[in-house]
Amino acid sequence: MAGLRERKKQRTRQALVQAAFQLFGERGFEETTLADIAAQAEISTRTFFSYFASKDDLIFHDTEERLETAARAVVRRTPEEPLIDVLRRLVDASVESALNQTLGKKEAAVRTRLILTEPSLQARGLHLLFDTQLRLARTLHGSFAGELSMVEAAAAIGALIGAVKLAVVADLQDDRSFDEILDTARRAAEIAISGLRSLA
Amino acid sequence: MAGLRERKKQRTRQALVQAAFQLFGERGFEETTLADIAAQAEISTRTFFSYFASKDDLIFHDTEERLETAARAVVRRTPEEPLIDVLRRLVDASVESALNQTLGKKEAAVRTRLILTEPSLQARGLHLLFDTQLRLARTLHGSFAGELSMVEAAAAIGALIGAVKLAVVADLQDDRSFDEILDTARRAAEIAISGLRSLA
DNA sequence: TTGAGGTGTTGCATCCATTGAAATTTTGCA
DNA sequence: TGCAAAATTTCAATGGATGCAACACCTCAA
Repeated sequence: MAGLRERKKQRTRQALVQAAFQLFGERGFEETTLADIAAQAEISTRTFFSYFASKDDLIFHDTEERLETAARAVVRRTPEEPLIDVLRRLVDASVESALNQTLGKKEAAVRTRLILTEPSLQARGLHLLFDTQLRLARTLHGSFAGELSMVEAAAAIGALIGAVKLAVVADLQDDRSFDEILDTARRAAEIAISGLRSLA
Repeated sequence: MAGLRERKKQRTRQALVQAAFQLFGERGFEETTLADIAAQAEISTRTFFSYFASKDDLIFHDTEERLETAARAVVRRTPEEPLIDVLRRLVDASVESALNQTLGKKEAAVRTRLILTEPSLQARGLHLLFDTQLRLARTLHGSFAGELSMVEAAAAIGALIGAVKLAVVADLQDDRSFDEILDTARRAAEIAISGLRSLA
């Protein structure tokens, strides 16, 4: 039962995100103030904070959820499934989640540019990803109880995601197309995974 | 010729760092204001910003330099030196640089705790490290011209550092001793490196 | 030794994100 | 319709950061 109350809140939330991405796109992140965004979405500045905890969160509001979705790929290890297969599922799920954008094409492009451009946003993004990795490593360690030490689990996840992340960002900075980037991600993953065979 | 002026600046800078770590240690990062720190170091709040660009920089003032030092290990590839050896030198240089603290024991401990504890600091740290990685990958790609594609270079560096970083942080969270952590770093590095043999 | 020119410091005003509290409005429902 | 809960707004305050102009102090040449 989505009451009128809930629906209105959803609309306001949407309006905020939309206003934000429009203004960020036009003027840049730092140059856009919360007051601007709130005004455009027709709420008071104070109320903004009952929708998002911070200005950054406008950019990352769905990120935690997306990461979590991808991470679930690791949780369900079928019995005896080899490490490499689990890791490959993780990569597939991540690519999948990258394709499944909540945002429109234009907004997604703005976001990517901003994250690459604004140091504070880049830092925040890295932090979110890192937390996920840590959880993943612990999960993996648990799923392979006895077979994989914590160091090994951490090394495996760190190597895999580290390789993909770095390769993708390097590609983004070189202004590659989306398809090229997906390809890069998969290739980097294969390099890291094939390297991890020794753990299998 | 270090004039009186320069020496005084150095002393003030030192005083700021010391005051900051003392107060951060006692009250925590968020709970300490720049005004507190400036007062303790006997300068005005405004002047603080001609010594450090931000509050964070008190924590990270020497980090960029330390990372750069470690990174130099990669620059000088002896002719024909295999990738794996270069990577191992990188790990050694990093461990070395970790041992070579500018700060005292107590301050280093406070810093570690803060970075692990304060999300904003953790994010900043990850960001600094990430930038270094990106530079490293490009350097590596250059040193192995023709032999190593950018994706491969990125994957190699990402895998290596990703593995070590994640393993170390997991260890830190589990409150391991310094020696145990060094060991973990080396083990994680070996896992990643041995995995990368296929690139050799 | 001295004073001119430069460099470092400071106070002040201002911006902006963020938060608390109290007052007010809106909405859901009896 | 009218009340209680929830959402919104207004207002005030904090803290980091920055620009600016006045001021204090070194340094060095004459």
